[in-house]
Amino acid sequence: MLEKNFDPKSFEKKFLFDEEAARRNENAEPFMILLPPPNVTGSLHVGHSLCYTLQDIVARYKRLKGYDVLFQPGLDHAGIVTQLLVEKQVYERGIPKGSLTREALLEEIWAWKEKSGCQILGQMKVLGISCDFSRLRFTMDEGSQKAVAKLFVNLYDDSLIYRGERMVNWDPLIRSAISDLEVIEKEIDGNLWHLKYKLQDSEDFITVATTRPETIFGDVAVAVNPADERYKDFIGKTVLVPLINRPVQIIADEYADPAKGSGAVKITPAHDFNDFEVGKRHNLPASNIMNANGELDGDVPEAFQHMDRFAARKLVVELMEKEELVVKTEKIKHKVPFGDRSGVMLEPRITRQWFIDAAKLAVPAIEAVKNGDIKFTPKHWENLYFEWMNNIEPWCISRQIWWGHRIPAWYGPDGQVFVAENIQEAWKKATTFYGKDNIKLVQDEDVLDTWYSSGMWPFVTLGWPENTKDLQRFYSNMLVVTGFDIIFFWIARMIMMGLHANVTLDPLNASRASEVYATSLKLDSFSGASKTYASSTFGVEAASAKVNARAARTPFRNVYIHALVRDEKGNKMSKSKGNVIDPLKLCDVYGADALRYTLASMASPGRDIKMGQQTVEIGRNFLTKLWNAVRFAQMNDCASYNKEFDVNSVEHPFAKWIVHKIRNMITDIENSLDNYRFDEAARHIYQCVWNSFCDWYMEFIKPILQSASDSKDEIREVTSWAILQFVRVLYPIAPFISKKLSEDIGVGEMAWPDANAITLDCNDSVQKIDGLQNIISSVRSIRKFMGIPPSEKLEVNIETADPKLQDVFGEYKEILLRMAGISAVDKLEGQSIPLVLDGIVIHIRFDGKISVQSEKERLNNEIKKLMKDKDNALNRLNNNDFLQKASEEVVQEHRDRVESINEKISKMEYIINVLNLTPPAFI
RNA sequence: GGGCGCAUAGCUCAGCGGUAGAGCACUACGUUGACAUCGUAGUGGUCGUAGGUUCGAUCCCUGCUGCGCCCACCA
Repeated sequence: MLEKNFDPKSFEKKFLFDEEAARRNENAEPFMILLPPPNVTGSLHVGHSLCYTLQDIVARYKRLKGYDVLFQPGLDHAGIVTQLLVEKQVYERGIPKGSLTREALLEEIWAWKEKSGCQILGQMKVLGISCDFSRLRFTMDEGSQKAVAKLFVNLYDDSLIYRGERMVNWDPLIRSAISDLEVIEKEIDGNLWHLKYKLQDSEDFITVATTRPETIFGDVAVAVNPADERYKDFIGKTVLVPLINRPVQIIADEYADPAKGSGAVKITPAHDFNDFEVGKRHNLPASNIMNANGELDGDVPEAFQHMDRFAARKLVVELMEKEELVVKTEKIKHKVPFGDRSGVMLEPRITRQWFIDAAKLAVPAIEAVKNGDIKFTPKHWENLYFEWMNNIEPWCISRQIWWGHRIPAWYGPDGQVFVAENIQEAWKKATTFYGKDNIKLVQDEDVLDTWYSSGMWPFVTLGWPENTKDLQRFYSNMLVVTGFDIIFFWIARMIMMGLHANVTLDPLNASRASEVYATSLKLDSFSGASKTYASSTFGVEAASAKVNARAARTPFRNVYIHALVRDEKGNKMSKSKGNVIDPLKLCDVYGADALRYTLASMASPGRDIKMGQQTVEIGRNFLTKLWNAVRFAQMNDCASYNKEFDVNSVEHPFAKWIVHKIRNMITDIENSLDNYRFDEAARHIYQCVWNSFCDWYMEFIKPILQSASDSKDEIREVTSWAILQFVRVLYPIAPFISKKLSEDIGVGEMAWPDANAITLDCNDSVQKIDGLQNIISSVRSIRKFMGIPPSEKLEVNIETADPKLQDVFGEYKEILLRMAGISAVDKLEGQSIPLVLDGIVIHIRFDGKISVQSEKERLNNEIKKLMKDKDNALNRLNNNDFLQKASEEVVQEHRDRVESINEKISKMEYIINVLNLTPPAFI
């Protein structure tokens, strides 16, 4: 027996570590959900809870549907974030900055990871996320390390990874290169300084505008537009860079925009992306004047050596002001690049880094989405994917930090690079190269971008590079659920790396594992993606052989992009704004199920989720309602599972009616969940439980349960059955309460209901009950209108010529009386008033409780409304085009509508006439 | 500058080529043995704007406005 109060805490703990995840079936269709591995530093925020809940709903649903579901959890080592965090803790312990060795820091991080790095896993369990935690992987575990090195070597061998000196975005705080995606453009207040650059051997000068005066020491030219009349005579002349008097040329370059600044721009190739390009065009040297910390360095005056860039900026301006070289200082707002993680202003910097030739890998990855091998939901996110992929830049994968996958490259004494999976392999290569052994090799100091190992997640978690059974079974049969901001970082990289990885297709499993890439391993049998991929990577001739060996497959088929969770005002949640909602607190107050239900119900596509504390009450209230309904059923012996019960055998119209509602609910929910419409699924169960089952069915059956009716047993059985169906369809969304209730009603294993097995013909009953509902609602409505208190029973006399409705009245008289608060009599005494319904008139005795006038008013209002509807329909029916072009059904529907309105109106008008003639009597 | 999304009741949002929907809020009534985290009945909308397609448009198409976002550029 359920407790009177619905208290999620009383049972959620009990099912916390439910074993569903382990429910695997090797004979069933494989289905995998790849959980986006949270950062090892992470703790559950409300965005996670949405993302994880949606996947968990799919996972549980698919399990019930009989799939062999692998819900793969993991943790991401999150290079920069984690290192920053642990470093900070170490410094707080009093260990001086910079005194830790690489090995010591790594030891600290590993220790921290083991001790407190995985708290999010426990929080996921509170939320009921049914990952197979026994398969937990870490992006830096041994398997990942091997796989990362292996793929690196593959990519290097295929010339898709290379090392080069390039200008990259440099983070002076982290002291590392970062990728373009980790750059955040922020609009800030700044100054545009107009500075005088004096011409050599002349008192004349040219005004150069810059926002970054501290970089003048790196100036190697001044550029003007060749078409700019103002500066025509300056081209080719030499100016002196202020403060250092370095002579540089005035060059003509299209890059200089006459409309911007002064029209003359200083060229500092080592410290600006555009200047770098200009420098290349004009063969100018790149003079680097800044170190990794963002301090001035190199060819700068003594006073500026090792001065911070911002201090240097100030000093340069001061000195130039003293020399009266500042023409004007313009206050401007401009966008400046900042580091996503560090929050500091970035510096363009020329460094030697490792890159992935993303443009090449993108070709098959674009094709895979274009040809539908991979589908995004909602589909419009594919545009964003294409937009980025079509303009993709080389991916800088090296980071100058310590926490991460060390780049598997070793250097010989002469700097010769050997890329190999491990030092032994590197030695072998070195021995061959130098023709002698005992070569001293030094490993590259850098580590890989965190997203490199994340990009390999789909196959690494399945055991790659080993050709495991899991890899054969689950690779490609995957769903990934994530936020739109992760499409570039993760989704795109997984597709690119997945298509390149050597995920061979075992012919035996081919037909099962891949619908798109056919059973044969011949090139001809492959669709666009792998073909394009093969030819773009290896050339058309070599493609066949390589593809035969590689049999590239997409890692997954479906990508669901979920919404952003905002606060109730629609603001992005952030710690600094203080509007962050803690999902664990919500679980504590309302229960995890309530949170899950609420998130699901709000997950409609194309709209962000605005959520406040109270929003979760929607879910909590619904679950309370269900709880109480089951409790009522229990009190009446209507909540125990009977395996023998055959729902197709029920006869009572109420039973058939609820069976019909539930059958529709099941198929509706299936359609919704199959299309990732979590909001619809949540709504369907809500409406069926609340509006059909609680509001009507339970009221219908109360008199039967309290009587000695013959139907009592059947009603009990079907009520138990109904509850069981609710518990089952609710399970994916709200597993805790489902488990609790199913335990209470004595169900063993959870399963998905089979709507097709319900073959009962319910139409007749549905029609009757609809009629009954209509009568009850109408009587309630008129009673309210008349202001008759519910405690007072109304005497009514019911007349109808419709045999169907006569049946209804005959069969459900007791229900009708009870629910509408009436008592039916053959003959009314005293004053009465007629109420016109569809095909039925109910005469109600009211004994002067309302005025005739107000009843006439009411009827006239009703008629007005009906006339409007009627005119609407008549207008169409009078239109020849409508009659000719609209479908037969629609036309007939309109005719029927007009007819039934006419009937109603004429009855009402008749009543009004009678009311006009006489004081109401027995009408 | 290029692109994407959104605009429906006071609020939050569904919906849809053929009579405009839910929850919350609001109004009135109600504690009848499941449930006040509740029940019953209501109030409330020319579906952002202007055109077009159509027999018919809130829905499809185009322009516009407003809001949000992404990418690029910015001396």
